[in-house]
Amino acid sequence: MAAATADDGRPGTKRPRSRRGRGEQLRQEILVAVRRLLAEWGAADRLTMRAVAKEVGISAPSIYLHFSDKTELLWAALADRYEELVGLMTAAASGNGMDARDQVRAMAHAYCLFALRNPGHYRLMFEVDQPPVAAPRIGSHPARHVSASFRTGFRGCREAGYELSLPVEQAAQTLWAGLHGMVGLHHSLFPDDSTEDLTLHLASGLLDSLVAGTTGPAPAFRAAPEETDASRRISALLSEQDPAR
Amino acid sequence: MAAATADDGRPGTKRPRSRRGRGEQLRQEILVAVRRLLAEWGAADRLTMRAVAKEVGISAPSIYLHFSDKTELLWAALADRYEELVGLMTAAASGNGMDARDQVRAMAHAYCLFALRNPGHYRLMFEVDQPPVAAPRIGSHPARHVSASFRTGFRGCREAGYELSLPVEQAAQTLWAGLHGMVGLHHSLFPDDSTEDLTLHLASGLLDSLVAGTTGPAPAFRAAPEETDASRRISALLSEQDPAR
DNA sequence: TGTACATCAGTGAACGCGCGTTCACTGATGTAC
DNA sequence: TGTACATCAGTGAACGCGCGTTCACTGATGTAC
Repeated sequence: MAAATADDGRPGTKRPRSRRGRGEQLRQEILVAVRRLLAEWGAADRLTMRAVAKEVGISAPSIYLHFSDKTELLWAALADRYEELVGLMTAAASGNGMDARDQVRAMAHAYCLFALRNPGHYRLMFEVDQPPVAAPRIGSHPARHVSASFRTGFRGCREAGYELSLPVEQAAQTLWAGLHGMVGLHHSLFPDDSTEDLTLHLASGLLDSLVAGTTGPAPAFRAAPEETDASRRISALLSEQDPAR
Repeated sequence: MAAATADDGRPGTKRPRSRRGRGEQLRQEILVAVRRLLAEWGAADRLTMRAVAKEVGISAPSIYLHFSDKTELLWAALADRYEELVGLMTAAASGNGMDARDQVRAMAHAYCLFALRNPGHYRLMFEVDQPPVAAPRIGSHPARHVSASFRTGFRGCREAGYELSLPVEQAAQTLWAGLHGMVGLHHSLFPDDSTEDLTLHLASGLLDSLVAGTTGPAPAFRAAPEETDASRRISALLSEQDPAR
C-alpha cells in the first residue's frame, strides 16, 4: 500500500475533527470501522475499543461520545446485519428461471457465503453469549428471521410438488443447523483456505437430502450416490490422514 | 449443600500437601478440576488458572509445577476426550438388536448428548482457535476420529442395503456438520433449558433424510412427512414469536 | 464590524481490574552418616 | 538411635500487560450583543 492516501478511516490516519453540528457523522464512521474489523479478522475478542478507535483514527474515549458502552456499540453494528443476511438470501432466491428447490438452494448458498466471508460478524450473530452482545429477548432473537426464510422456501417446495423428507418446520431447522455446522467446522478446521465451494457442495447435498424430487415422476430416480469429482475432492480433503479408514 | 464434607477438591477446601514422592498426584487432580469446571459452566473464557487452582484447593503457581503453561494444561485435559467421545459413540452403537441405521442413529445421539452435557469441553474441542488450545496439525486433528466413525456407520448402512442420499464420505460429513450445528444452535439459543430430546429428534430426522430406507422394498414408502407430536413441539419451540409466519 | 462567550468535538492520562506467569521463599519429609 | 542436610511440594507477593471506562482538559467554532 502507498504511504498516505487520503481516503477515510485508514488505520494510522488521524481523522480531521467534524465540523460543528456534524458530530453524528463520527457515529457512522465508528460503525463502519467495527464492521470492517469484523470482516477482516474473524476473532471477535481482538475487537477492542482501542482497536476500533485506531481504525477510525480517533482516541478511544471518543467512542463514548456516541455509544454508552461496548455492548451497545457491537449491537448497533450488528443489528441490521440480520436483515441484510435475509435480504441477501431473498435476493439470491429471486432470480427468475429458478424452481422452488433451486430457490432454497440459492438461499442456502447465500447464507454460507455470508458466513464464510464475514466470519467475525457471523460468529457474533449466531454464536452468541461469549461476548456480551446481549441479544434482546430470546424468543425474538433476530436469527429467527433466517429460519423463517427457509421455512417459506420449503413450503414453496412442497407446494411445487417436491417431496420433503421432513415436515416443513423441521426441514427448515435442519437445513439451518446443517449450514451453521458446516460453516462452523469450516471456520474451525480450515480457518485459512478458500475452499468455499466445498461448503457450498455440502450445503447442496444436504438440501437434496431434504427435498428429494417431485412427487410426480416417482422419487426413485434419485441418482445412485456415485463418487463424483466434487465428492472425491471432499473425500480427499476430509479424510486426509484419517484414522480408521 | 452441607458445609464441610471432606470429599476431594471442593472449591474452598484447602488441599493437604501430597506426601513426598506423590507429587504426580496433584497433576491428576488439576486435570480433574479442569474437566469439572468445563462441565459446569460452558464458557471457556472463565476457565482461568486462578479458577482452576481454587477448584483444586491450591495456589495458582502450583499448577506450573506440572504444566508449563495454560495451553499445555488445556490440551492435556482435552486430549483423551476425543477418544472418549468416539468410545461413547461406539458403545452406543454396539447394543445388539440394532440394524445398521439404528447404529448410526445411536452414534448420533451419543454425540449430541456428549455435546449438550459437556458444553465447555465440546466448545473447546470443536470450536477451536479462540482459546489457544493449539490443535497439533490440522490434518491429524483428533476431531477426525468422529467423522471416521460416522463414515464407518454409513458404510455399514450401505452394505446392509440402505439407500443413502449421498456418497458415504459426504453423508458422514453432512451428518457431523448437522449435529454440530444443532448442538451449536442449542447452546446459543437455548443456553439454559433441557430440551435435549428436541436436539435428538432433529438429529434423527437428519439421519433419516440421509439414509432413506432399504433398497429392497422400494424407497417410495417413506412416510409422508406429517405433523407428529414431536414436530409440533418443535414448531412451537422454534417458531415462537417468529416473523413472517 | 468586533468581541466575549457558550458549546461542540474530541483528547491524554489515568483508574481499577483480572489475567498468565515469575520469583524468592518456606516448611515438612525422607535420607546419609 | 540421633542429627544435619538435601530435596520435595508448595506458597505469597508481585510483575507486566491489555482491557473497558472515567475524568478533567483543550481548542476550534458558531452566536449574541
